Amino acid sequence: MKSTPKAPEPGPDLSKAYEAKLVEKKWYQTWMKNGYFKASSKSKKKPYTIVIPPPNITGILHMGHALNDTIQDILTRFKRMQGFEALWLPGTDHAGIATQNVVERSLREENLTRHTLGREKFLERVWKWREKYGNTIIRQLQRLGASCDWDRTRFTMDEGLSRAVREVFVRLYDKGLIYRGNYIINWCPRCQTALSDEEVHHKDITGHLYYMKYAIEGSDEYVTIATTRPETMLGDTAVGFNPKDERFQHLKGKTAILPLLNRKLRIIEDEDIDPKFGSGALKITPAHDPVDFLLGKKYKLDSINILNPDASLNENAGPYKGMDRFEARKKILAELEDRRILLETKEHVHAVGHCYRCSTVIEPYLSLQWFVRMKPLAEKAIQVVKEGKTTFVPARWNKVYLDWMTNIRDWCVSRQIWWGHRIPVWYCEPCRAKNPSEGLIVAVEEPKKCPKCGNAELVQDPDVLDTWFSSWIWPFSTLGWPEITAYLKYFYPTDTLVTGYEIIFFWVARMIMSGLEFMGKEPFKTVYIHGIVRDDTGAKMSKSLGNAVDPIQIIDEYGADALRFALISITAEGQDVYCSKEKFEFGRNFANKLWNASRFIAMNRKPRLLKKVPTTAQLSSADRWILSRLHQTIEKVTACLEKHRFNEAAGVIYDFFWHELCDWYLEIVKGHIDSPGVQWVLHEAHDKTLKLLHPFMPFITEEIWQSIPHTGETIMRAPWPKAEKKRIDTKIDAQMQLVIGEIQAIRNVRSAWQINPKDSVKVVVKAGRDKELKVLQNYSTIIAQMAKVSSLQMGKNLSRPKESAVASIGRVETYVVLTGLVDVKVERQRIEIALTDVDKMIKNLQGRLENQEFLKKAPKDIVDKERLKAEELANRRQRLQDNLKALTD
RNA sequence: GGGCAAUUAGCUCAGUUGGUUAGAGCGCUUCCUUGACAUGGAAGAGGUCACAGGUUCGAGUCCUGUAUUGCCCACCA
Repeated sequence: MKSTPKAPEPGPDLSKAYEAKLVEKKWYQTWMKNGYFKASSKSKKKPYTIVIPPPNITGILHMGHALNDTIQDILTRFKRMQGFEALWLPGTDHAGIATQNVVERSLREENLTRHTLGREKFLERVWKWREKYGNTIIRQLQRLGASCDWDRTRFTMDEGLSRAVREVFVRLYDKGLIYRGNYIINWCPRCQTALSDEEVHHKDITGHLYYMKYAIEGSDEYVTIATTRPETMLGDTAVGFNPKDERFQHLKGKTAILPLLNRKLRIIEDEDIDPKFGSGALKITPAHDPVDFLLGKKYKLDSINILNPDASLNENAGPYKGMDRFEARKKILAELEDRRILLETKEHVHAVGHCYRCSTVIEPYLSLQWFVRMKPLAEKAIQVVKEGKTTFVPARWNKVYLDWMTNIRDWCVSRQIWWGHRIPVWYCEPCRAKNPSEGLIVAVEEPKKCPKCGNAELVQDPDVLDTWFSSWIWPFSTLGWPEITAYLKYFYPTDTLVTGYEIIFFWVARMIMSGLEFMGKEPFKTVYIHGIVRDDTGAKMSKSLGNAVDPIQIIDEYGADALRFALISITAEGQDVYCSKEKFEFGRNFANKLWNASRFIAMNRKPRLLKKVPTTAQLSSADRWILSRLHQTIEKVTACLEKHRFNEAAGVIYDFFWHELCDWYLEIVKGHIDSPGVQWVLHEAHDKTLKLLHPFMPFITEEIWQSIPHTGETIMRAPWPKAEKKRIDTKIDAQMQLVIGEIQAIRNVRSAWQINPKDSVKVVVKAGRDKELKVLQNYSTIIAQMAKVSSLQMGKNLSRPKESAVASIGRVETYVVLTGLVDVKVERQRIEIALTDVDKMIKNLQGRLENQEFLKKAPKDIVDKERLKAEELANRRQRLQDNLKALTD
């Protein structure tokens, strides 16, 4: 802190330090107030649409959301600036099981359960909960800077979407694509509902394989079977073996006796039974195992359900009735052991299904459920991806999608919970009593009476639909479907879907199917799949693990822009992100740099000089160089964004702004910053960089942009910069590269000899060729200024001054005069190191140039380049040796 | 059992059509508080690109295999 500033702070618009909180609040309110986020279907522009992956109403913003939504915001803001009518449609998901669990947990604190409350009262509580907490994540998204059209916010249980859900159910039912039936499904005993296959998370568990003997009726023989879940034996109705298995031929047609319960079991033969597994013989439990279920159907076996919905054993379990499944397992094993029926116990690793919501071990469970027939829906969905109408980025996910789609199985959509879309099916009991296949009414609106018999006492199916049954129609239900609104017509199909790979099957694949089925068109063109955000040890971030870096905390401390920029920068295409708090310092530092450079530019701005575009002649080489770099940057950033290479785009801007504009251009022009050329160029580069950066860092760029001369109300709607080919000058780029190299060479010597940065040095430059000499002469002022040189002599044939150190780059030799400082030993060492380097390179290069094959087969420009290099290196080597010799003399 | 990713500097990671002396950020060393910025500036050290083969004039990049790690899918009880 300076105690007595000589002059009042210029550039009054930008405060000394960037205050993220105030700025973010101010601009977000302004943007909202002015309706900048809104998209209209009446626009003449081309539409660009993204629908948000609706976060659960139970959710709070975590880093995964922050990444997901930052990407969407970047795309939306980019396209908006490019002149599209950009719609980012927000909303939330009612999250059936998750929300019900949360509310039930809060009921428990009041010693209530949903059952004591009753369905209606319970649902009231859930709605109340959602009013209170359901919008938390929306507010958090706003703090992130999300430019969603909030007036269009939808909720999967709002009226329109609920109507769309029923419509979809009815249409699929009428087409024969929805059916009800008794099948083995995945049952969560804790949530007490069926789950789809996708909702079961398989974990490898080291369990046991128990070998036990079942007696054969009318003999003293027995058959050995192996199982991992011995308690299911209580539901056994058969024993099976492979017909080719020699070991069991004598059992053909016989009957086995189930231990403990003494039930008679048929012995069947089936090709699908693997003789190599366990003992080769299989116990068959049709009600509690998917394979056994199929065998049961095939051989018309009885199914005996031994479990209650909470996975305790029911009356069919005889003496074990009322016991928990795992307790029963222990008890049964003990008894089997006592009776010497248990022969052997082996360790066995197998995949055990767990509930994706509560991690409880799933039970395969026979029950009456509703299913969607998926094969017919999958056909077209396979086609559009094969034809490239919808593409995954990165492309490897195309294959994952197609594999799953090709092996798709029917989707169990009924859930035995209360929070969700009630299945639009009503039953007429009198009709059903007459004929069980009748008396079922499937309708969008609740029917008043049975159309068959006129009975008005209809009973609605108690189940609700899978949460994903409302999200799979999200891309069009949110746009007004089943009404064919102008809005729907204009914005559908959407353009980009941004999501993580964990919900490709749950959500993305199903949306493609439903979009094709109900809209006749794929719902999006590109599916951008990003990685999962993990903590720095690689574990998935979660609140329960306590390893989560809270994005809101980062926003509070470093600002939303810092969070966004850092997050995007460390996320390579489709790779998982390892995240720690320190990584966000990167974003904060960049925001700080941007802010301070902007202050510096503001302090030195002469607004009257900005009006006229200078002619090329009015621009210095440095001016033309930074313009050239600017336009290359514009070109690259635009291309990267089109290709979804967000981290690369961020990196390109970062490098340009920090390392070219600030480190070089600003330092070069500091002495003559009032010149018209510099003023214009500086403003141009600053303005365009802010625009390029806006999708990444919306707040700080708006704040700065508003303080500089500009036209238009907001940077949000300023036109995206266009790369002008005529400004790109690769000759100038090469010249500057040489100059920068020369400056760095001098600085290197200065640093090696510990010359005080305040002191000037004398330098003699020997450039052997006109080409380099001319360039260096043209830029001599810059070189002198940047390397702090008081006297700079340049020529073709200058000799080394006494007491000087040498630096070589290319064909240029630079002598820095070090009167009284030169230590011959040290300088010799420096040269020797340089010599070793050069020798290594020469050796490497010679190998190539002596290779006839290389000379024959490599492209000419490559060979020429290598020759030139070799020549240069040889030259340098010679000069280094000369210098070394001079030192020794 | 099938598939996919990853393996590059002390750490975290970039490196898309094979072709300069393989890059960045953090950390480290030395110097610098000069009126934009110490959340900064200058200079520097640090890598046989997991391993073994192969294709090629040329491989971090392509192919095959191996190892290690992680993830996804799969009804072997």
